[in-house]
Amino acid sequence: MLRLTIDDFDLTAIAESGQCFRMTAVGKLQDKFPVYKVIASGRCLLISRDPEGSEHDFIVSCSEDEWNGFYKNYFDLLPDYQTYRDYAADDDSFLKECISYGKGIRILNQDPWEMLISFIISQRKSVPAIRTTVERLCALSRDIHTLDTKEWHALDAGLPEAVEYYCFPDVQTLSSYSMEDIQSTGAGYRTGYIMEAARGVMSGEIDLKALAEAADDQLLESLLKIQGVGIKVATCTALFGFHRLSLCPEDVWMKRVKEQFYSGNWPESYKPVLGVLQQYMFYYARLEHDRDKIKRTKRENR
DNA sequence: TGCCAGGTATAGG
DNA sequence: CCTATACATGGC
Repeated sequence: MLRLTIDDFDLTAIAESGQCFRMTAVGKLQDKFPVYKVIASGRCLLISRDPEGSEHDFIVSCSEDEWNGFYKNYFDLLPDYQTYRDYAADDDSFLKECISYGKGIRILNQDPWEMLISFIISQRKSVPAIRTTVERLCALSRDIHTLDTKEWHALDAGLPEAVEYYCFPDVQTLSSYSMEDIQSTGAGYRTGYIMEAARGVMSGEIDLKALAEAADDQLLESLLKIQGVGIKVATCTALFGFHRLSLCPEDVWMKRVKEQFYSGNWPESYKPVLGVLQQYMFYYARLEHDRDKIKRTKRENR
Protein backbone atom coordinates (compact mmCIF):
# COMPACT_ATOMS: atom_id res chain seq x y z
CA MET A 1 0.00 0.00 0.00
CA LEU A 2 1.27 3.38 -1.00
CA ARG A 3 0.18 6.96 -0.46
CA LEU A 4 0.63 9.41 -3.31
CA THR A 5 -0.08 13.01 -4.14
CA ILE A 6 -1.35 13.41 -7.68
CA ASP A 7 -2.50 16.63 -9.26
CA ASP A 8 -5.25 16.97 -11.86
CA PHE A 9 -6.49 13.41 -11.37
CA ASP A 10 -10.13 12.41 -10.90
CA LEU A 11 -10.83 8.69 -10.63
CA THR A 12 -14.57 8.95 -11.16
CA ALA A 13 -14.22 11.18 -14.20
CA ILE A 14 -11.79 8.67 -15.69
CA ALA A 15 -13.90 5.62 -14.84
CA GLU A 16 -17.12 7.18 -16.15
CA SER A 17 -15.83 8.81 -19.29
CA GLY A 18 -16.37 5.76 -21.46
CA GLN A 19 -12.74 4.99 -22.23
CA CYS A 20 -12.29 1.90 -20.07
CA PHE A 21 -14.56 -0.96 -19.12
CA ARG A 22 -12.57 -2.65 -16.35
CA MET A 23 -12.31 0.15 -13.82
CA THR A 24 -15.09 -0.40 -11.32
CA ALA A 25 -15.89 0.68 -7.78
CA VAL A 26 -15.65 -2.23 -5.34
CA GLY A 27 -16.55 -0.29 -2.22
CA LYS A 28 -16.20 3.05 -0.51
CA LEU A 29 -13.91 4.36 2.17
CA GLN A 30 -15.83 6.06 4.97
CA ASP A 31 -18.96 5.71 2.88
CA LYS A 32 -17.64 8.45 0.65
CA PHE A 33 -14.56 7.70 -1.44
CA PRO A 34 -14.97 4.94 -4.02
CA VAL A 35 -12.24 2.32 -4.15
CA TYR A 36 -11.63 1.43 -7.77
CA LYS A 37 -10.44 -1.91 -9.04
CA VAL A 38 -8.38 -1.33 -12.17
CA ILE A 39 -7.48 -4.38 -14.25
CA ALA A 40 -4.92 -3.72 -16.96
CA SER A 41 -2.13 -5.58 -18.75
CA GLY A 42 -2.19 -8.63 -16.49
CA ARG A 43 -2.32 -6.60 -13.28
CA CYS A 44 -4.91 -5.41 -10.84
CA LEU A 45 -4.78 -2.27 -8.73
CA LEU A 46 -6.93 -0.85 -6.00
CA ILE A 47 -6.93 2.92 -5.91
CA SER A 48 -8.87 5.48 -3.91
CA ARG A 49 -8.79 9.01 -2.63
CA ASP A 50 -7.05 9.13 0.73
CA PRO A 51 -9.83 9.92 3.22
CA GLU A 52 -7.29 11.56 5.51
CA GLY A 53 -5.81 13.78 2.82
CA SER A 54 -6.88 16.40 0.33
CA GLU A 55 -8.40 15.83 -3.09
CA HIS A 56 -4.88 15.33 -4.44
CA ASP A 57 -4.04 12.50 -2.08
CA PHE A 58 -4.51 8.88 -3.08
CA ILE A 59 -3.92 5.38 -1.79
CA VAL A 60 -2.90 2.56 -4.12
CA SER A 61 -2.37 -1.14 -3.54
CA CYS A 62 0.87 -1.50 -5.49
CA SER A 63 4.52 -0.91 -4.66
CA GLU A 64 6.33 2.29 -5.49
CA ASP A 65 8.30 0.46 -8.18
CA GLU A 66 5.16 -0.81 -9.84
CA TRP A 67 3.60 2.62 -9.63
CA ASN A 68 6.57 4.30 -11.26
CA GLY A 69 7.25 1.46 -13.67
CA PHE A 70 3.72 0.95 -14.93
CA TYR A 71 0.80 2.89 -13.49
CA LYS A 72 2.25 6.36 -13.78
CA ASN A 73 2.25 5.93 -17.52
CA TYR A 74 -0.96 3.87 -17.56
CA PHE A 75 -2.85 6.75 -15.95
CA ASP A 76 -1.02 9.17 -18.27
CA LEU A 77 0.31 11.26 -15.40
CA LEU A 78 3.41 12.48 -17.19
CA PRO A 79 1.82 15.12 -19.47
CA ASP A 80 0.42 18.32 -18.03
CA TYR A 81 -3.25 18.30 -19.03
CA GLN A 82 -3.50 22.04 -18.57
CA THR A 83 -1.60 22.24 -21.85
CA TYR A 84 -4.45 20.37 -23.55
CA ARG A 85 -7.16 22.38 -21.82
CA ASP A 86 -5.48 25.59 -22.94
CA TYR A 87 -6.57 24.76 -26.48
CA ALA A 88 -10.10 25.78 -25.48
CA ALA A 89 -10.95 29.12 -27.06
CA ASP A 90 -11.71 31.95 -24.66
CA ASP A 91 -15.22 32.40 -26.03
CA ASP A 92 -16.05 28.68 -26.05
CA SER A 93 -18.19 28.62 -22.94
CA PHE A 94 -19.54 25.15 -23.70
CA LEU A 95 -16.12 23.52 -23.74
CA LYS A 96 -15.09 25.48 -20.67
CA GLU A 97 -18.14 24.15 -18.87
CA CYS A 98 -17.21 20.58 -19.92
CA ILE A 99 -13.67 21.10 -18.74
CA SER A 100 -14.73 22.40 -15.35
CA TYR A 101 -16.83 19.24 -14.85
CA GLY A 102 -14.21 16.87 -16.17
CA LYS A 103 -11.02 18.33 -14.76
CA GLY A 104 -8.92 15.36 -13.69
CA ILE A 105 -9.74 13.25 -16.72
CA ARG A 106 -6.76 11.47 -18.23
CA ILE A 107 -6.63 9.43 -21.43
CA LEU A 108 -5.38 6.10 -20.14
CA ASN A 109 -2.61 4.25 -21.93
CA GLN A 110 -4.49 1.02 -22.45
CA ASP A 111 -3.54 -2.13 -24.29
CA PRO A 112 -4.25 -1.90 -28.06
CA TRP A 113 -5.46 -5.50 -28.33
CA GLU A 114 -7.84 -5.12 -25.40
CA MET A 115 -9.15 -1.86 -26.84
CA LEU A 116 -9.72 -3.39 -30.26
CA ILE A 117 -11.79 -6.27 -28.89
CA SER A 118 -13.56 -4.15 -26.28
CA PHE A 119 -14.69 -1.55 -28.80
CA ILE A 120 -15.79 -4.22 -31.28
CA ILE A 121 -18.01 -5.44 -28.45
CA SER A 122 -19.15 -1.90 -27.66
CA GLN A 123 -21.16 -1.33 -30.84
CA ARG A 124 -24.90 -1.06 -30.15
CA LYS A 125 -24.38 -1.88 -26.49
CA SER A 126 -24.85 0.22 -23.38
CA VAL A 127 -21.78 0.76 -21.21
CA PRO A 128 -23.04 -1.60 -18.45
CA ALA A 129 -23.70 -4.27 -21.09
CA ILE A 130 -20.22 -3.80 -22.56
CA ARG A 131 -18.70 -4.26 -19.12
CA THR A 132 -20.68 -7.47 -18.60
CA THR A 133 -19.60 -9.00 -21.89
CA VAL A 134 -15.94 -7.99 -21.44
CA GLU A 135 -15.93 -9.49 -17.92
CA ARG A 136 -17.45 -12.73 -19.19
CA LEU A 137 -14.88 -12.86 -21.96
CA CYS A 138 -12.12 -12.54 -19.38
CA ALA A 139 -13.72 -15.16 -17.14
CA LEU A 140 -13.69 -17.74 -19.95
CA SER A 141 -10.10 -18.51 -18.94
CA ARG A 142 -11.24 -19.68 -15.48
CA ASP A 143 -7.86 -18.32 -14.41
CA ILE A 144 -9.02 -16.38 -11.39
CA HIS A 145 -6.65 -14.21 -9.36
CA THR A 146 -7.12 -12.86 -5.87
CA LEU A 147 -6.02 -9.53 -4.50
CA ASP A 148 -5.50 -9.40 -0.77
CA THR A 149 -7.23 -6.39 0.76
CA LYS A 150 -6.22 -6.93 4.41
CA GLU A 151 -4.22 -3.71 4.54
CA TRP A 152 -7.25 -1.75 3.41
CA HIS A 153 -9.37 -2.93 6.32
CA ALA A 154 -7.55 -0.56 8.63
CA LEU A 155 -9.12 2.21 6.53
CA ASP A 156 -12.60 0.76 6.36
CA ALA A 157 -13.95 -2.62 7.36
CA GLY A 158 -16.69 -2.37 4.77
CA LEU A 159 -14.48 -3.55 1.93
CA PRO A 160 -14.63 -7.17 0.75
CA GLU A 161 -12.04 -9.57 2.25
CA ALA A 162 -10.52 -10.23 -1.14
CA VAL A 163 -10.99 -8.83 -4.60
CA GLU A 164 -11.03 -11.34 -7.45
CA TYR A 165 -10.21 -10.66 -11.04
CA TYR A 166 -9.56 -12.24 -14.43
CA CYS A 167 -7.02 -10.85 -16.84
CA PHE A 168 -8.03 -9.89 -20.34
CA PRO A 169 -7.27 -12.82 -22.67
CA ASP A 170 -4.17 -12.43 -24.80
CA VAL A 171 -4.34 -13.06 -28.54
CA GLN A 172 -3.43 -16.73 -28.27
CA THR A 173 -5.93 -17.40 -25.50
CA LEU A 174 -8.78 -15.67 -27.29
CA SER A 175 -7.91 -17.49 -30.52
CA SER A 176 -8.26 -20.82 -28.72
CA TYR A 177 -11.93 -20.14 -27.91
CA SER A 178 -14.83 -21.52 -29.95
CA MET A 179 -17.73 -19.58 -31.45
CA GLU A 180 -19.88 -21.00 -28.64
CA ASP A 181 -17.45 -19.74 -25.99
CA ILE A 182 -17.56 -16.22 -27.39
CA GLN A 183 -21.31 -16.37 -27.92
CA SER A 184 -21.79 -17.33 -24.27
CA THR A 185 -20.41 -13.94 -23.21
CA GLY A 186 -23.37 -12.14 -24.76
CA ALA A 187 -21.32 -10.91 -27.70
CA GLY A 188 -24.26 -11.65 -30.00
CA TYR A 189 -23.72 -10.87 -33.68
CA ARG A 190 -20.25 -9.49 -32.85
CA THR A 191 -19.00 -13.03 -32.16
CA GLY A 192 -17.80 -13.49 -35.73
CA TYR A 193 -16.07 -10.10 -35.66
CA ILE A 194 -14.17 -11.04 -32.50
CA MET A 195 -13.11 -14.42 -33.89
CA GLU A 196 -11.99 -12.82 -37.12
CA ALA A 197 -10.04 -10.05 -35.37
CA ALA A 198 -8.31 -12.65 -33.18
CA ARG A 199 -7.42 -14.70 -36.25
CA GLY A 200 -6.06 -11.64 -38.03
CA VAL A 201 -3.83 -10.59 -35.16
CA MET A 202 -2.78 -14.18 -34.48
CA SER A 203 -1.72 -14.70 -38.10
CA GLY A 204 0.23 -11.46 -38.17
CA GLU A 205 -2.06 -10.07 -40.85
CA ILE A 206 -2.72 -7.30 -38.36
CA ASP A 207 0.49 -6.31 -36.59
CA LEU A 208 -0.49 -4.21 -33.60
CA LYS A 209 3.14 -3.65 -32.59
CA ALA A 210 4.04 -2.29 -35.99
CA LEU A 211 0.89 -0.16 -36.05
CA ALA A 212 2.09 1.64 -32.94
CA GLU A 213 4.71 3.24 -35.19
CA ALA A 214 2.33 4.00 -38.04
CA ALA A 215 0.89 7.42 -38.86
CA ASP A 216 -2.69 8.09 -37.74
CA ASP A 217 -4.31 7.62 -41.15
CA GLN A 218 -2.26 4.49 -41.77
CA LEU A 219 -3.35 3.09 -38.40
CA LEU A 220 -7.03 3.82 -39.03
CA GLU A 221 -6.83 2.35 -42.50
CA SER A 222 -5.40 -0.90 -41.16
CA LEU A 223 -7.95 -1.18 -38.37
CA LEU A 224 -10.80 -0.51 -40.79
CA LYS A 225 -9.89 -3.63 -42.75
CA ILE A 226 -11.11 -5.76 -39.87
CA GLN A 227 -14.70 -6.96 -40.24
CA GLY A 228 -16.91 -5.24 -37.70
CA VAL A 229 -14.50 -2.36 -37.26
CA GLY A 230 -15.95 0.85 -38.67
CA ILE A 231 -14.75 4.40 -38.23
CA LYS A 232 -16.02 4.73 -34.65
CA VAL A 233 -14.43 1.52 -33.33
CA ALA A 234 -11.21 2.23 -35.26
CA THR A 235 -10.97 5.73 -33.80
CA CYS A 236 -11.68 4.56 -30.26
CA THR A 237 -8.99 1.89 -30.64
CA ALA A 238 -6.56 4.48 -31.98
CA LEU A 239 -7.31 7.03 -29.25
CA PHE A 240 -7.53 4.73 -26.25
CA GLY A 241 -5.23 1.90 -27.36
CA PHE A 242 -2.64 3.86 -29.32
CA HIS A 243 -2.96 7.19 -27.54
CA ARG A 244 -3.61 9.15 -30.73
CA LEU A 245 -4.81 12.29 -28.99
CA SER A 246 -5.80 14.16 -32.13
CA LEU A 247 -8.42 11.55 -33.11
CA CYS A 248 -12.02 12.10 -32.10
CA PRO A 249 -14.50 9.19 -32.11
CA GLU A 250 -17.62 10.30 -33.99
CA ASP A 251 -20.38 8.70 -32.00
CA VAL A 252 -23.95 9.84 -31.53
CA TRP A 253 -22.96 12.05 -28.61
CA MET A 254 -20.13 13.86 -30.35
CA LYS A 255 -22.22 14.29 -33.51
CA ARG A 256 -24.90 15.92 -31.40
CA VAL A 257 -22.35 18.21 -29.69
CA LYS A 258 -20.68 19.08 -32.99
CA GLU A 259 -23.97 20.07 -34.62
CA GLN A 260 -25.33 21.93 -31.64
CA PHE A 261 -22.29 23.89 -30.53
CA TYR A 262 -19.90 23.99 -33.49
CA SER A 263 -22.31 24.21 -36.46
CA GLY A 264 -21.11 20.87 -37.77
CA ASN A 265 -17.36 21.45 -37.78
CA TRP A 266 -14.72 21.22 -35.10
CA PRO A 267 -12.57 24.36 -34.85
CA GLU A 268 -9.35 23.85 -36.75
CA SER A 269 -7.34 24.99 -33.74
CA TYR A 270 -8.73 22.11 -31.62
CA LYS A 271 -7.62 19.37 -33.96
CA PRO A 272 -4.20 18.53 -32.49
CA VAL A 273 -5.84 17.53 -29.19
CA LEU A 274 -9.43 16.89 -30.24
CA GLY A 275 -9.36 13.41 -28.72
CA VAL A 276 -8.66 14.90 -25.30
CA LEU A 277 -11.17 17.75 -25.63
CA GLN A 278 -13.74 15.22 -26.85
CA GLN A 279 -13.28 13.26 -23.63
CA TYR A 280 -14.30 16.25 -21.51
CA MET A 281 -17.31 16.82 -23.78
CA PHE A 282 -18.36 13.18 -23.75
CA TYR A 283 -18.21 12.99 -19.98
CA TYR A 284 -20.24 16.18 -19.66
CA ALA A 285 -22.82 15.18 -22.29
CA ARG A 286 -23.40 11.81 -20.63
CA LEU A 287 -23.61 13.43 -17.20
CA GLU A 288 -26.26 15.88 -18.40
CA HIS A 289 -28.14 13.09 -20.13
CA ASP A 290 -28.23 10.93 -17.01
CA ARG A 291 -29.34 13.92 -14.95
CA ASP A 292 -32.22 14.56 -17.36
CA LYS A 293 -33.18 10.92 -17.22
CA ILE A 294 -33.36 11.02 -13.42
CA LYS A 295 -35.51 14.16 -13.56
CA ARG A 296 -37.81 12.53 -16.09
CA THR A 297 -38.19 9.38 -14.00
CA LYS A 298 -39.11 11.45 -10.97
CA ARG A 299 -41.72 13.36 -12.95
CA GLU A 300 -43.23 10.13 -14.27
CA ASN A 301 -43.48 8.77 -10.76
CA ARG A 302 -45.50 11.73 -9.54
C1' DT B 1 -42.46 -4.99 -21.22
C1' DG B 2 -40.61 -2.86 -24.63
C1' DC B 3 -37.11 0.31 -25.95
C1' DC B 4 -32.55 1.43 -26.68
C1' DA B 5 -27.57 1.02 -26.53
C1' DG B 6 -20.09 5.22 -27.51
C1' DG B 7 -22.21 1.04 -34.90
C1' DT B 8 -21.38 -1.69 -38.99
C1' DA B 9 -22.32 -4.21 -43.20
C1' DT B 10 -25.06 -4.40 -46.85
C1' DA B 11 -28.40 -3.14 -50.36
C1' DG B 12 -30.45 0.21 -53.03
C1' DG B 13 -30.93 4.93 -54.72
C1' DC C 1 -21.94 9.87 -52.45
C1' DC C 2 -26.30 9.21 -49.59
C1' DT C 3 -30.18 6.80 -46.71
C1' DA C 4 -32.64 2.59 -44.93
C1' DT C 5 -32.44 -1.67 -42.55
C1' DA C 6 -30.99 -5.86 -39.99
C1' DC C 7 -28.44 -7.28 -36.30
C1' DA C 8 -28.14 -10.46 -30.68
C1' DT C 9 -28.44 -9.29 -26.03
C1' DG C 10 -28.58 -7.06 -21.70
C1' DG C 11 -30.11 -3.21 -18.78
C1' DC C 12 -33.42 -0.26 -17.21
